[in-house]
Amino acid sequence: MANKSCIIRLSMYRNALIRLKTLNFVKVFSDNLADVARVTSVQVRKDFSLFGISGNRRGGYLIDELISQISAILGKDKVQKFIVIGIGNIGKALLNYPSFKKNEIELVAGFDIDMNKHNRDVEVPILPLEELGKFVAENEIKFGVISVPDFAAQEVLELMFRAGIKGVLNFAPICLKEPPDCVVRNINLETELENIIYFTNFAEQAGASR
Amino acid sequence: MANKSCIIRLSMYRNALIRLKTLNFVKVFSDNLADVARVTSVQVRKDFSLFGISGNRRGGYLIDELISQISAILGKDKVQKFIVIGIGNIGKALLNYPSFKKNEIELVAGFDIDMNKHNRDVEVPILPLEELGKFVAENEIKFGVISVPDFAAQEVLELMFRAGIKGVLNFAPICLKEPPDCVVRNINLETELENIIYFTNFAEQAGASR
DNA sequence: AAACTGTTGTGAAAAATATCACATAAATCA
DNA sequence: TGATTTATGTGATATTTTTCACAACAGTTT
Ligand SMILES: NC(=O)c1ccc[n+]([C@@H]2O[C@H](COP(=O)([O-])OP(=O)(O)OC[C@H]3O[C@@H](n4cnc5c(N)ncnc54)[C@H](O)[C@@H]3O)[C@@H](O)[C@H]2O)c1
Ligand SMILES: NC(=O)c1ccc[n+]([C@@H]2O[C@H](COP(=O)([O-])OP(=O)(O)OC[C@H]3O[C@@H](n4cnc5c(N)ncnc54)[C@H](O)[C@@H]3O)[C@@H](O)[C@H]2O)c1
Repeated sequence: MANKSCIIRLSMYRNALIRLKTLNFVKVFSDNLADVARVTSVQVRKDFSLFGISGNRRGGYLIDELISQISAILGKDKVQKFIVIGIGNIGKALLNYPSFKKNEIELVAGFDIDMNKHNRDVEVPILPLEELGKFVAENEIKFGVISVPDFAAQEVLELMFRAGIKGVLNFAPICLKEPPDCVVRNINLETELENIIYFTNFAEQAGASR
Repeated sequence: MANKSCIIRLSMYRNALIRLKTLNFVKVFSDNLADVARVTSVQVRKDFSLFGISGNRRGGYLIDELISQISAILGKDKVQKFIVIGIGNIGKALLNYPSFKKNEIELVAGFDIDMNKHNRDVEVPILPLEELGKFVAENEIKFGVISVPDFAAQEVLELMFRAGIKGVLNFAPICLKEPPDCVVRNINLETELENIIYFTNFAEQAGASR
């Protein structure tokens, strides 16, 4: 029904709305959201229409209502717990990032094979990989992040899956084979940089030949 | 002509090819690449056809040739220099990541407003923001990464643009307004996590009602 | 050397996504 | 109260992207 980019846009709208709310906005027009999310206003309305979200035929949308409707769709009406496997550069950056919590995303534990990284005496403990299954079961974790080196990623994914994890964000630069009924999204930063290189060069050429 | 996801796939194919090459593969079939990049083999061939890349009607593709052809398209036939603005968690993670260099991407300097972060006595120096313009001009930098807090991101982008940067990867969780002839790609990790939450819940519901 | 096999390459069809065009509703004004 | 203005909501249309179907081809077998 809804497509991936539509959901990404919903997230962005929600972000924008929260921002606008702190500026004491009470209602918004699809045009406002379009500006902030860098899309067209029709796109905004179409996205809403897809989820049965509606505003007032003239007065736009009430921010509070809109936020809670989008939040419900995105599962942000309750805190969603994540674990992070691989507490290196990326893993640490994620665990240190305070804003997730503000948006109902809670990183509840890290896991690593390197025992030097283990640490139970902090709010978000770093645990040995062996405890993954137990922890996931006891705390009913559904989501996780993979930030281990590429060669370990597939193996870690399978471990997570067996533990009961249903959704994974992967930073390792390989395309993981997703187990059945498990959602995996790959983020490949190198690929992103290459994309920029390509389109920058391309734009230059196009510009030059104009 | 070529679309964004096609270029992303080219990057993935290239990655896969390099991986296969280290396993002493000499040629590949579109099927092999499809497996590694998790797409269909038609997609692979179609992507190639779009760029006039062709193989042997029966024997697949010669890895070496293929790598160099894709590399040329992606601008990987020479080292591409990037700067990073904002040397916090994410900025540091990027600068510490050794694999960029292996793939012709070189992070040549970091910039920060916090003078405690400045450091010239290392391979990749961290410089004050004031030196951005000079550095970019002198070193002919075209690309950069934004890893500053959200409220500073737009301002930093404009600074980079005025300095002559043409392509930017942005980690701040806002949609930046791209200056003319400047390519900007936004990575929003929170949005990615929300995406996973949505599609995991969605898959569960679909599964349950089956 | 003809038949066969397995893979590429691509125009055509299908599916997914975004845009357009405009009817519809609410608020304001005359 | 009726005309006017200004958004929304959405079926129809256009565009983009993927998949299908199959011809072209190069080896291999008989
Ligand atoms: N750092 C970056 O900027 C960057 C950029 C692009 C891609 N990546 C990718 O992101 C991933 C993480 O990068 P990083 O820089 O944080 O790596 P890192 O080497 O700093 O950290 C990896 C961590 O994973 C742990 N680990 C290794 N094998 C494990 C296993 N089987 N189970 C659990 N933990 C294990 C290690 O002990 C280490 O703490 C890598 O796949 C990397 O290729 C990172
Ligand atoms: N760390 C994460 O896991 C994470 C997750 C999601 C999003 N992000 C986003 O990525 C960006 C970077 O995150 P982070 O965790 O590395 O932040 P951070 O706070 O650790 O680092 C930000 C750095 O930017 C510098 N800075 C601030 N204003 C600046 C300016 N005008 N010019 C130059 N430097 C400036 C600060 O001195 C600091 O060193 C943020 O926008 C954040 O919202 C980070």
